Amino acid sequence: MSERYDPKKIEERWQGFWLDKGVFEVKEDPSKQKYYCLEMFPYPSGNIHMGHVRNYAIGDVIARYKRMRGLNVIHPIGWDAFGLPAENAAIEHGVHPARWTEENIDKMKSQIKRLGLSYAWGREINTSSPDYYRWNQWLFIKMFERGLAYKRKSSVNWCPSCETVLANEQVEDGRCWRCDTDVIQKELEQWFFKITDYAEELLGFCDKLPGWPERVLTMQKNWIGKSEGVEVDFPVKGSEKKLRIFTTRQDTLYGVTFMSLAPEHPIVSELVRGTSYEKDVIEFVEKTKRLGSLLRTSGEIEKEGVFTGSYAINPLNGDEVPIWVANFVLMEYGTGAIMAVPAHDQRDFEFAGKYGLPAKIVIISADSPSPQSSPPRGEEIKRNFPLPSGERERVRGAELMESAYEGEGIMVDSGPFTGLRTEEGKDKIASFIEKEGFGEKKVNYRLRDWGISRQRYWGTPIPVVYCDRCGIVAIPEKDLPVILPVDVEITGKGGSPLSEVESFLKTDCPKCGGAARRETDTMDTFVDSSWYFIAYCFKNGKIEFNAERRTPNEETGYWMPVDQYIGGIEHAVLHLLYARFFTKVMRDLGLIMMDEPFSNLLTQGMVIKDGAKMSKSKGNIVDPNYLIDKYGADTSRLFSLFAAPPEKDLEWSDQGVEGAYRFLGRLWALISRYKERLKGPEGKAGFNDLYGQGKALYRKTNQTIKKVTNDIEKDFHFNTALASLMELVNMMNSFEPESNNDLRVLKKTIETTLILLSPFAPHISEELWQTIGHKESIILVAWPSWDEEALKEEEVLIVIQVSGKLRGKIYLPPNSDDGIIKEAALSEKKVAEFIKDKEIKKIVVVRNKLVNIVI
RNA sequence: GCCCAAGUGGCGGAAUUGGUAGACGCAAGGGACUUAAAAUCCCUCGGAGGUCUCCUCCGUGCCGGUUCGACUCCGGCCUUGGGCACCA
Repeated sequence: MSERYDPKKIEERWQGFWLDKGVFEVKEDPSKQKYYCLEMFPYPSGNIHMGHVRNYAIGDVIARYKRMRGLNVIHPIGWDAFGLPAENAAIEHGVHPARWTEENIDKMKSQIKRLGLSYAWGREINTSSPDYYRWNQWLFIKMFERGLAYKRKSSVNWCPSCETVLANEQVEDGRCWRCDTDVIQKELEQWFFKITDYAEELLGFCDKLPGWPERVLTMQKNWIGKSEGVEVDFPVKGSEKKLRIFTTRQDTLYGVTFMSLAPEHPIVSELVRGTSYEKDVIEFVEKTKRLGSLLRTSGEIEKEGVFTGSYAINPLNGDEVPIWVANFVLMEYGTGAIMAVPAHDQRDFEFAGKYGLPAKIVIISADSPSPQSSPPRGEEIKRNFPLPSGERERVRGAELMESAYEGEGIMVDSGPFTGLRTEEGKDKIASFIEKEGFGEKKVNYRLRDWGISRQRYWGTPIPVVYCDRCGIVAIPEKDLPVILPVDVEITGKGGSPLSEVESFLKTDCPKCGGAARRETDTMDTFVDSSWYFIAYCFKNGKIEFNAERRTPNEETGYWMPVDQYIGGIEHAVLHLLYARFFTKVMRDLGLIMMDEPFSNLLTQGMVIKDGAKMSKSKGNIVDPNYLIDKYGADTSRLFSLFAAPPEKDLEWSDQGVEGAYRFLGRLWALISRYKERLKGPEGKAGFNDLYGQGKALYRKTNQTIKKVTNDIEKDFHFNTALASLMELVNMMNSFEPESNNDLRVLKKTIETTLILLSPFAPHISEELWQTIGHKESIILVAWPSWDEEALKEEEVLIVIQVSGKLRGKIYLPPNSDDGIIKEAALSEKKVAEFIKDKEIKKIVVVRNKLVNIVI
């Protein structure tokens, strides 16, 4: 052992040791409780960044800790290897995506291995390998057979310069992220997964995931966006046609003063055909379409519309109301048509104001002066809205309103429903509509089906062919995988690269044997990451699903679900929602048993430097490789864990890293100093044989065990766990053993420190563990438990307050009687001075804590 | 606009159920060792004031409330960060 701590001399050696012994490889063992610890797998960009270090350090502490608690821990890693960057590298540097990816994986793997993480490398997966993506294809076919994968026309982001589809994330301020060209909307045939079939279950289970952060669940709930209401048919005047609308405010049906249609609504052209309105309406529709859905849904453009010349009839009261086309109505949501209630919907209010359309008040606030028994009408309503009139006076009938009243209240001017509270009115009107056949109750979701088609090369080929005779035909299971051809020219232009590959494109129809062509789109890479955690469960990475068997595989049955999942908050919705969806689909296919993939979720904060997220473009990157070179893996891990609790953002600090390094150096020096003397005394020192500083150190050791254990168990607050270990090391540093018993306690404390530290800084812990004479690896040592008896202090500090202000401190034996405490407090010198000549009103005693003398 | 977090020293952050605010670390200042520096070790370290080893007052974004006692609970604001955003 060298005098000075030099991580270079030890870390590689221990990494090799763990690898050779295969200590992190696991197999299922029904006699042992399992623990599945998983960090979100990386995209092989070529270099790890501090976010990875933090993520993996957190996961590794948990995995190593649980292993020492005797659990059968599976802690796998792999590569999210398909994706656009590989294709961009091909475009820019002419390197094949497969080669680029492979080289990056090699590079990143060696970087990750330098961190000394406890991965079961034997289970490593690579989503770009045919062994993996064949199961993407297999799952796709199973979903296709069940109608969960389907094809339809859909509007996509299209860059006219790059001639390719862009994902929403790749559109920045309406422009292509690569060439700055304005992105347009284009109708394309796309494959979709029917995630909406699972909307209700995905939403419902949000309340059954206690191990998930509340804000992630809230984000998912908002994303799913359930809303309950009714669909109502409004007959079109002078025609057989009916206009179906969706509303959640059926209680305002008596306040409808016009209708608004989405420009894309098919009835628009029917209504205006051959009328004098046709030209204006078509022009407006075209103009709106050109805006693109991104801009239209941004809320930034002004509400505009045009009258169609037609009228609809309100089925409840027979009112005839004009039908307009409005740019803010979306075809994708509800029915693409809405009833407009300017008095109670702000958007309608603004629209009505602009075009001079009337409003009708049908809800008044329950706080307004009118009693429920005789609801107000006409002029009286206006009196109850004594708002100053302003620029909105063109909204006839609501001249005194500044804005729509969207709140709850009492229904007025609503025929037989007048006088009801809104909640009750909603129910009654919904039932009435169903009874009269005007429409039906309806639940709508904001969640859309998941479009998975990508006009790109580096992804899983969608396993279908198009046959002129048979139509869309899925590839039979036995012919999987559909291999992604290697010989492809990638230009970044002209849509799907695969459509240029003749040998891939041309095939025979599996059904009729005739000529057919293959689908040339590939799958969204989110498909790959939607079930990879299940793939890890298979021995030697040999994935095997069997839908005929209908009984889940033994391995997945043992390991799933993931007990602890750790990753960035940026995946709060997409990846985590898709993974939940896939789990449910796979359950329904009989492949696995559980409803949810991740029992507990930890969303770690970002790594920040100089007030901003570390990123290449900001130039505030800290390279983990440099850090490991300079300080070693243990210091890098330690700082990531010590600087902040995992869920919070971590502010980078070069000096903070120095601090972590110094701590390990002090521990090293301490053990180096005592190494020889610790070999002397054998046997254990019992708590009762101890006194003075030896006893104090023994107590502190036990307190530290408790603190570290609880901090890990409760909420993974490693920063405070490490702080308490630092305190213990500080105490040892000022400890001066005077007896063999003292030395025995010191040895015990050193051992405990190393065991407690080993999940955080495994290399130095192994090394020092060996230095003090242990033969077996520290990994195999059981996590210590604390001696409850030893925790107790001989004296407890009792704080004395006079009227809530701290005035003195006394030490008393624990659990002293209130009377004794009072007496001691009152006679304390300083306290006595404060209360002298004053009348004591009350004395509050909190046992073992404090006395408050109120004067 | 709506929803959700979070505001504590010069900085990162501590503070079980309301009970000593500032653990631990960093930075800073002083000292030791050294020819010198680095490294290491020791001391001080929220602010103001005083009769300065000790004591007083103020202090956890702001204003109020509950309580013997509030960083912690309640009400109302302000600021920052994140998510959603014409979803009918």
